Amino acid sequence: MIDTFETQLREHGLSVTAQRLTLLQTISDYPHITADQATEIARKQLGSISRQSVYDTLNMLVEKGLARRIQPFNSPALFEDRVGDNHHHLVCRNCGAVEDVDCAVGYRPCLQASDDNNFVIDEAEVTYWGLCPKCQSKNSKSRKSTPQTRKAKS
Amino acid sequence: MIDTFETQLREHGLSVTAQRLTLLQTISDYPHITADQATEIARKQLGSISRQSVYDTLNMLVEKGLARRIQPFNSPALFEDRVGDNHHHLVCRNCGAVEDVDCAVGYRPCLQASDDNNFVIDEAEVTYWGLCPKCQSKNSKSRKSTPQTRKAKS
DNA sequence: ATCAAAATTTGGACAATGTCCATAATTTTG
DNA sequence: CAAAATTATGGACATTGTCCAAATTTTGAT
Repeated sequence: MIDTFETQLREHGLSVTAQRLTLLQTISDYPHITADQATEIARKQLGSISRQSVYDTLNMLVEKGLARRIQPFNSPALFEDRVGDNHHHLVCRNCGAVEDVDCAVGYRPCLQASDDNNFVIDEAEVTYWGLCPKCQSKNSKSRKSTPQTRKAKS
Repeated sequence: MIDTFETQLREHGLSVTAQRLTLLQTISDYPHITADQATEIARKQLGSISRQSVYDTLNMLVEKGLARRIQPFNSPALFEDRVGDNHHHLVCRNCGAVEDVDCAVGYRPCLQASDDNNFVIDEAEVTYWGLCPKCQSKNSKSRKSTPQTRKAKS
């Protein structure tokens, strides 16, 4: 697996470093991970890695199309491995849980805008908002968790 | 017009204050406005208003369904007046420009998730990503403006 | 109108997320 | 292996947003 990551980096003209390999592994192991969480996990592998390297690497992976970034409201950016299939996301308004949803169309942009305003559109990002099963049951209590609340628990 | 805003507030059991009326007017006048920009504009009307009041008010308006919040990557949250028609947005990857796009369906959620993972879905938010007409032409230069760059210009 | 209670606003501190920059370290190239 | 290029590091800093307690304003009932 690590070998595949190395190949991916080289194919994009990037130097191969332990930091990058580890982060590729990390977002592959933990879809929808934050930069902070990725830093924690990468540090267990590497001993240490700077916060800046994590941001640099994740941003670069997104730029190169090796990772995807989603940014739900009230949440730091989440990174995922799964790329190129234009899948979508289900986000819980209460607890922030994120699930993947396959795109019925499967290629980008999967939707036609009713009027493109002369934009050149390359992607239609769909976010379904609602309540996850867990938050449906404890509906009446602990609603509206703040970002802090959510973060504290993690 | 101000009168309508007053009515809207009262209907939702909210006190009527100059700050709230001004902010309702502001997001009506300037769709896709940031909290900071709204603060600037509101201050011209009111003389002064605290940053906290702006955030409180905008958050409250969103919560009550009197405003909508969108949050494109690399941009602070944007607020808009237009509510309840489940329209969508076109976002320029280069300069961050945002345009409204009507939803062909018109009511929420306008899309069916391919698998709802047992979520109760109430909205499908669609963001079309691409390049606006202006950024298509000056394609080769000034790509990838950072948030800073964008902010500086505004 | 007036007053007490409730709701709102204020300002200052603080938190979270992310970027800038110059230097050090590592990786690649020849 | 050494030079050149790329990457990583850490510390400062910017931006966006929230917490909190005190002051002010609005509301509802006389």
